[in-house]
Amino acid sequence: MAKTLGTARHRALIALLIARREAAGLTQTELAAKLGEYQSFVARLESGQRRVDVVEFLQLAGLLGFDPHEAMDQLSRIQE
Amino acid sequence: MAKTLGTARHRALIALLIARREAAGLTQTELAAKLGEYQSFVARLESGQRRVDVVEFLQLAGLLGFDPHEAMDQLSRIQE
DNA sequence: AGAGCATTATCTGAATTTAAGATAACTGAA
DNA sequence: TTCAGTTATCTTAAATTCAGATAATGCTCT
Repeated sequence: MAKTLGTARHRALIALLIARREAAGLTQTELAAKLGEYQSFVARLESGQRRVDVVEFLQLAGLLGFDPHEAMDQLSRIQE
Repeated sequence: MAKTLGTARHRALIALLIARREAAGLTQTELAAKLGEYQSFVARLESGQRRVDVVEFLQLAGLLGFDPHEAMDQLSRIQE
């Protein structure tokens, strides 16, 4: 297991998060503020340098206003 | 963000993973083998000592035969 | 073109997490 | 109680992640 960074699903996850942040009209700095984190945190997340855990994903869905189970559905269709 | 370990959602996630592994009739050792990991890896996961990332969650869903988007739906209902 | 501003990416130690592998503890059946 | 199967914990090395700063990139306006 261990290395999920850079897999097709991970890349798709990132793309989804970026798209959702942009759709919400937020900058990395603004999202970071909502999360109580630095902008570099969001940058590392979105540049694939850091894994996204399940609980964080749910928080992000809440903040960005997307449906986590629908998003998961999309991701699950991607070939691992 | 950062600390998602031990949150209500994290505990629920773990409970779900354990239930699904048991429903699949697998021991930690057997699941570990499928994952290419040690039994202690699964133990740490299930005892809440390690975060579960989104991509791993999808892999686990595949191996344990559960629907990740349905599982996510359950988790998302839990108060954060 | 370029000045200025907003936005995103990268860098550097330090702190935190994670892993391997072994061993200990627990559980239940005979 | 003993034994086998299963799960939990320990140790230390390795890998991630972080804070905070700075650099790079991209707009927009003139």
